[in-house]
Amino acid sequence: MTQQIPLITDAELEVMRVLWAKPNCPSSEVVNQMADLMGWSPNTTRTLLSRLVQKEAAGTKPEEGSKRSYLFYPLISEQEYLRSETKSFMKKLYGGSLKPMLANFLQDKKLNAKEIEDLKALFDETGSDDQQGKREN
Amino acid sequence: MTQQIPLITDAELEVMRVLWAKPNCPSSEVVNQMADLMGWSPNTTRTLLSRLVQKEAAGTKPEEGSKRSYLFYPLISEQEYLRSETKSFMKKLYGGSLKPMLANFLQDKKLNAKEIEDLKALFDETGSDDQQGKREN
DNA sequence: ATATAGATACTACAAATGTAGTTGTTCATT
DNA sequence: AATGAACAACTACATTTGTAGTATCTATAT
Repeated sequence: MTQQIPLITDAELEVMRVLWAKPNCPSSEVVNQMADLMGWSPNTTRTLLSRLVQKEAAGTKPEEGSKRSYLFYPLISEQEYLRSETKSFMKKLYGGSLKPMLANFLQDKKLNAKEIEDLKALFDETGSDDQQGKREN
Repeated sequence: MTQQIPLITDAELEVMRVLWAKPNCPSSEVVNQMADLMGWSPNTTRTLLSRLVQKEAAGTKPEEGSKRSYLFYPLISEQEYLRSETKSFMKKLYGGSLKPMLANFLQDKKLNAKEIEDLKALFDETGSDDQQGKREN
């Protein structure tokens, strides 16, 4: 049951980053962060917060013994979000396969020997499905 | 002077794919393709074609000795588009570096030994920038 | 010459998005 | 108790996007 990840817009994503960095964040603090980071007005940030709650990407709970303020927390993890976005991006542009994407990326950005080794190692670490054949979704 | 790649929406992209597959395509043919592939009405396809022309992602020229029909062709190549999109995607979600993206992708999708070798080879083929130490932004 | 099929050119319109403004509520102070 | 600062709730509005509809033009078949 790969839970449905709600679609998060660019502006909303900026807000989610704050919630990921600090789950259970008072809205006032999100407001400040966004003012600093993005130059947004308080209302802009609050609108985005409530849109995130509407689409169930974030949740709220009243702050300890206070009727006037809420804490916001992410309902989807950054991991989940990244996986979902990456998957749909790969599918949309590369039919879901890594190779053409990598080829394209590498054309653009040359890597040095160390970086290459580093990345190659990743493939092994992450474990192939080959002989061991364990996980399958 | 990395030429500005215009932003292409999802629907527009489907049209671009047709133009990439057949540059200098009469609109009637694009209309047919999109009807087949996407179930779009002729007007939908034509609207998207003219939006692509407006944003200079495609160009038109009158068909040989005809005042009533045009040929459409891409003004940006699929390669350019993919590079630009991939770059901005990588930047938006992974700060522009490949490793975290790969790590994420590999978590999701196990590869077998052959695929892994294949991909590793890519890194070498594409040619490293080895001694030159050209670290970018 | 005229009607028509097929093209092109404009117009439309709801939903999503970025970006707030306005109104109502509550806690903290005078 | 009255006031004002914070916060929440609701409203607003231009732009972009998906998805057409309507009006106009033109080459072709009568």
